[in-house]
Amino acid sequence: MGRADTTTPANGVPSPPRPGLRERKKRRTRDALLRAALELFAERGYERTTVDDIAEAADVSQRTFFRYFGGKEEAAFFVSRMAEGHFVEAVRRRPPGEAPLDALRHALGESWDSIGDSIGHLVPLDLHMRFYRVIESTPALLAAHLRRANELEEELARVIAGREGLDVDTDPRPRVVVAVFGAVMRVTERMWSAGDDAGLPALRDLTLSYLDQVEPALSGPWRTDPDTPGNGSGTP
Amino acid sequence: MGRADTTTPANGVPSPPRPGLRERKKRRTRDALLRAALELFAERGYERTTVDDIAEAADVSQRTFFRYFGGKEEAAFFVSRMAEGHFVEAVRRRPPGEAPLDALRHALGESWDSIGDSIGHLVPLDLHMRFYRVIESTPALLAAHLRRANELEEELARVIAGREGLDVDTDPRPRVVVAVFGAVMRVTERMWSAGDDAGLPALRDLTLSYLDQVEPALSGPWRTDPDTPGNGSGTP
DNA sequence: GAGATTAGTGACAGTCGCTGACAGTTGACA
DNA sequence: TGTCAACTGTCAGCGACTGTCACTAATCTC
Repeated sequence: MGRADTTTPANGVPSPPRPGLRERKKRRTRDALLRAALELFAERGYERTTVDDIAEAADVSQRTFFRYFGGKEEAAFFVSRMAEGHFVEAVRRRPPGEAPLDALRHALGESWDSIGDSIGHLVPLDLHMRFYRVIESTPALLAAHLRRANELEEELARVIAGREGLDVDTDPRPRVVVAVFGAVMRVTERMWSAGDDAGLPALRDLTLSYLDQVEPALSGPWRTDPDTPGNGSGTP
Repeated sequence: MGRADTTTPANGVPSPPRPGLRERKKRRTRDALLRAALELFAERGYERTTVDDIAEAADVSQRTFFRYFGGKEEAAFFVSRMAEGHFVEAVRRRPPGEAPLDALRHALGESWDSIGDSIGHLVPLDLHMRFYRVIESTPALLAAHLRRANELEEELARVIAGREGLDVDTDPRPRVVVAVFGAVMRVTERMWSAGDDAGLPALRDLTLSYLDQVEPALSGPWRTDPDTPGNGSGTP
């Protein structure tokens, strides 16, 4: 209760008190489960990895796995969940004057930069990216991913509606813009996962470049448009 | 193999030969299972309906259910699957000169008209619409629905790419347009399922009206735009 | 510091979706 | 009419997930 467990460094900002042994143990177990899960998913695939496998790799019982994660799916998307939280916060911080699509685009650019580090604190970044590619080729994971993306869009639509002073239940436009934004993101993920460069910067660049093409792509005609290269990525 | 089983009416178009007893029995079993499934889903909800319940309601064994449908999910989306097939065909039939988004929009308008009847041949239309609203409120169903929508978009992207003479693997634009189209459809479904009018015409009108708003909604600002009503539907 | 409290865990049993194997039944066709 | 293939039911089993209960260990109380 004294000063002993509230480490306050010189900068004045009080860092959260060092958690007790129990809390640290819990964290270690969760991280071990998370890492074991992602490793197995990336190696053998999602479907061919049983919860028993994960529990055994983390040296706990199956029952314990389910105490940390609601299911296989929750473990699979634990990292993404955190990354999405960062993004939503970035959107909330954008200046109110900005047009919706610009706000989303800029927030994405910002959070991309910090997300790599945040992920690295949980699991090796490389592992996460390897797993991320598995999503696209696993129907059960893709379905879950899309459902989660849908929920995220709903949250974003409410943020956008708030910025613009609109009611999300009567005006469809906030949802439409966010849905268009999300649609481009998903196309990007698909193209990225099919490409050669599985790195995070490649995904980042592809995303931002495709977002720039939304409006041109909607207003055809396409055939007579030679100065827009077909491939929006850096690879010619 | 003679003329006896090829009923050719006066109009000259040969209707398919009347199936044998075995085939008719199969169809009856399948329809009974389908109808029982949708009825139970609409009444008790998807999750609280077991495959055993469905099989029992259709008076067959659980094993038989799985011989007709790959799983609960496949039974749930059997009707939608057929409707989607109609739509894709309508897109393929659109004149080549049309801009992609227009082709999609017009094909949708066309297939909407015939879809009601097609569904009615399988299950009561009212039942289908009641079930369709369950999707939005059932995470497992929503996930499956979104994954299926994603697959449909992939197919449409290839059709569009073919019409425009583009390669879907290097040019992101076909996928982007189709994704935007799909995004609007999903927003519509969401607004429809939250609204009062659960009928098929309401869904149809809402869809077409929202599609008209895609481009205006993308190019803000919104606040200073009094002549575009917030609610795109017919209800003021 | 010893005992009471409580969180975390493992072991076990059970449900539900789904699959493989095997045997019995029934429509199709010679 | 008898053979054959298709269709079906029964049974056994796997994997995801949940409830229960007893046991251990971190934390709290005195």
